[in-house]
Amino acid sequence: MRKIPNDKEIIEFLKAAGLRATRQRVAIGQQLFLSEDRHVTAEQIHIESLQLGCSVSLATVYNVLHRFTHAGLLRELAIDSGRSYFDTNISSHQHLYFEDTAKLCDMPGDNIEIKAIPSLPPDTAISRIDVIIRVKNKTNSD
Amino acid sequence: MRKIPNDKEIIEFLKAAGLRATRQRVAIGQQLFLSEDRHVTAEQIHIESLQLGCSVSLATVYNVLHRFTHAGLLRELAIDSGRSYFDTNISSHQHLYFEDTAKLCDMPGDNIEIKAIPSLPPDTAISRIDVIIRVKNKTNSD
DNA sequence: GTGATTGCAAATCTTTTGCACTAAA
DNA sequence: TTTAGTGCAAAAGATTTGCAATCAC
Repeated sequence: MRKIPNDKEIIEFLKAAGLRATRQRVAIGQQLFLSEDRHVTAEQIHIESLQLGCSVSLATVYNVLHRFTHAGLLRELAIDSGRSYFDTNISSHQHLYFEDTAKLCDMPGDNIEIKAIPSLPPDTAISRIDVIIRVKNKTNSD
Repeated sequence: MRKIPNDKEIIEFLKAAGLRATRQRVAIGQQLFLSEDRHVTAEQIHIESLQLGCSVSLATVYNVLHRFTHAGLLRELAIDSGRSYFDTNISSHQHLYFEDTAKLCDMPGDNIEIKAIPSLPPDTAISRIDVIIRVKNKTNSD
């Protein structure tokens, strides 16, 4: 397997999150955390890993993405039934989803205001609020 | 098959939407449109249909729900990757999703305000804005 | 060494598809 | 009668699972 730079950084990062720094996790961590925020699917990461020369099974990609999510390093988004997206930006923010291309991106700024929260049943609390602005081509009649 | 009341109403309703009033569509239409707003999955409607004495195949349930959606009678929601919900309330509104029970309901009132829409690429327009308030049990650490 | 992690293949679950059959208009 | 709609079974995709092999610590 090819030597990818910045191993050290990622290894420290994973350990700080309480995760064992396996070869596969380090490689996926580099794909996710060394550049700007990303919105990826498991399939994407799998293909990308193989292209980068890191052999990982798809099952392990799912495993790693879910562990990263539980460790608070990723957020899983339901945008499209039938496919999960994982977002490396875990701060509170909103999304822009291009229906024609299935591309997802962060929305610049904080343009949504919650005026009032409805009263919730006892012992329940808000886990999070998802806002997705769905965009499509004007000429596309779908 | 059992005779269900209000056939006429639903038949007119479907025809007004440009849909042929087949036995299966009438039965599913009754489940969806004769009571208060509902949030259902295909599986739910399938089981419910069989319980009501209307034999429908699951493939037809999907077919019908999608046709209803294209005809503007339903809205399809991505709440949970891996399962589609269909909402009979097609007006602009927000959702409350109980993560522990996978129950979805409309949010009373209009508590979200969009302060500013980001500038979009040319020839694209907002299709819709989904807001989902995710709620979970306080004692549940998931 | 020991327990966590991985790989693989099979299983599961939701949704879609192809095609012959049926029914609405 | 004509064409849309249905049923079934099989296919397709995404994700999960079980278990033996492997690796991090």
